[in-house]
Amino acid sequence: MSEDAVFRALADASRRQLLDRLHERNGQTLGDLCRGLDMTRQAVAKHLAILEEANLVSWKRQGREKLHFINLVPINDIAERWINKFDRPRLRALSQLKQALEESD
Amino acid sequence: MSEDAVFRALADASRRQLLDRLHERNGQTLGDLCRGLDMTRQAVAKHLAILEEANLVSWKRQGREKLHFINLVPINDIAERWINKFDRPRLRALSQLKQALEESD
DNA sequence: TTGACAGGCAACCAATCAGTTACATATTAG
DNA sequence: CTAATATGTAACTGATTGGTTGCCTGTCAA
Repeated sequence: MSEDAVFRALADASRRQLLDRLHERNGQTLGDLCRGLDMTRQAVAKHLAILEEANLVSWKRQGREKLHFINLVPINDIAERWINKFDRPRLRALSQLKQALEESD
Repeated sequence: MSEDAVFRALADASRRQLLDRLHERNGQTLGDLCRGLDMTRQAVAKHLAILEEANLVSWKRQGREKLHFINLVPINDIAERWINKFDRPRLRALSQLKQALEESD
């Protein structure tokens, strides 16, 4: 929930990857999320717990399975409240210019 | 430079505070940045080194002083390349709606 | 030239972290 | 009911982290 928890949760590449995978396909089980990751199930569960702590992931029990869902609100909060603090307009203009240049290729 | 270095640099509240202070007033010396922080000069220097590593801060020697400057590019990169990945349009619309509602108070 | 000031460097320490192994519990399929 | 499956819990470990203290170097002012 706290800004600090979100930043800290995002600091780990494995956790960002988990968010990526949930964004790709929401509602995955712990088992699903383990697949292809070079890590034990318990390690993945710990990462998910940290993401839950930061309110970036929520879950729903379904029988013996636990379905995980990404929550985009904290990410957006940081985008709106923190990044915008740092002179965003000028940089957004730069970025749009860059995009325009790329599109004109 | 790497996305990972940026996320990890931003994970610490003291470092985010240092960025805040540099954004408020750019070109501060190590001594300036220490003022008011409950930390030794060496600790602050370490934080600044991590911010430099992530390319979030650069510096210029001036006599015996070291002037520090914030670099907004990596923050903007994350905003553009990473946050936008997560369904930004819908959330931006929500945020603007919220802002409109707040302004109508 | 000498002392004070600004910063650099390195060793050390406690706490946190990312990951493991081992075992326990709960649910579903047969 | 029982075995397999899905997840939970907990103790432990090595590495990293955030911070310290102590000392060294470089620069400026009197």
